[in-house]
Amino acid sequence: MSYAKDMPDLKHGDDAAAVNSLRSAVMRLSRRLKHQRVDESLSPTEMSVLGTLSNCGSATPGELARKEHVQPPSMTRIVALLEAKGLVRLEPHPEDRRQKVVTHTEQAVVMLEESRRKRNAFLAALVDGLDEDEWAKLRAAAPVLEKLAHL
Amino acid sequence: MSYAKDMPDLKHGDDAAAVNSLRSAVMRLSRRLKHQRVDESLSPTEMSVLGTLSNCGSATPGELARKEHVQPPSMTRIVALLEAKGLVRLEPHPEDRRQKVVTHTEQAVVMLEESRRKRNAFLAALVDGLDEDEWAKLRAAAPVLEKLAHL
DNA sequence: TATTGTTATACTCTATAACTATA
DNA sequence: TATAGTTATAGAGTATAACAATA
Repeated sequence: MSYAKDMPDLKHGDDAAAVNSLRSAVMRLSRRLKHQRVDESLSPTEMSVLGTLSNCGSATPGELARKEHVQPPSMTRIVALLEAKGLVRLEPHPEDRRQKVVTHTEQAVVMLEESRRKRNAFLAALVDGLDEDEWAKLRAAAPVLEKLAHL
Repeated sequence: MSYAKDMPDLKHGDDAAAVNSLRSAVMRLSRRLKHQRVDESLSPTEMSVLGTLSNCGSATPGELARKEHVQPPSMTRIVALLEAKGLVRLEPHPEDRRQKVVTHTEQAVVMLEESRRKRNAFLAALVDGLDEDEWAKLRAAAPVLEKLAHL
């Protein structure tokens, strides 16, 4: 069955079933992952912010809010919590005194490294229930999902 | 860089980087999808429950809680909300008087059908930013992600 | 005694609106 | 006047603990 008639003129408009399947799976999987806290005291978004800082080096609260798709006041709270835990450091912006610069601490690096094993253990165990072909498909799709999340 | 040394003896143990990428992407994407409510009055889990019922036909609250990876009291609340909106019907279990049977109504079918276009519009627009090859990879991975969410 | 579902309650995360400080 | 960030407040969603009814 095709939903092509319902779709605007999109390249992949006739793949509505796949789109539905994708949405449902991502939502359910995320609910399970949410419970697999590396560190019980860190929320998924806090972890994600640390991951982002680990990649980017540093960022302003506003940049982080946009990257994580969260409102500025929420990011204020998240950054404050991370700072209280000694995982990020806040410094004045060199050019604009309204802004601040958030950087992750060495403690965050250690924590991220240390917790990677635990985090991977859960996901790897889940992924281990797949056969070689399924895992290959997932591995190929991972970067595309990342792109989609950023689009 | 390889994390193989950190992994237990799993089939796909040496793909920790892909696992990390997958986790991060799923979490971020889910946060965006959460905001794309089909019907403003329905939460993602409520939508997911209706989807499940649309597939399975009917289920007990306990079964739904397990399927949606939610605690029983949460499912009680969700089912009550759906019932108040006329989207599910609760009937006594034919064999076990402790249990109940939840079924989605005709109104839910209409709603699901009607809202598919809106839901797909957002996702399809997002997916439309991908090229043919990327979308093919995602399409191939969708069923695997579903399996993973259920594992 | 174990299980299904519910009630009562509290917590976490996020949002909106209003405010301050700087540009 | 516009922008970055914060404070105060409210709301949504979920969890845990204690309870009721049935097996």
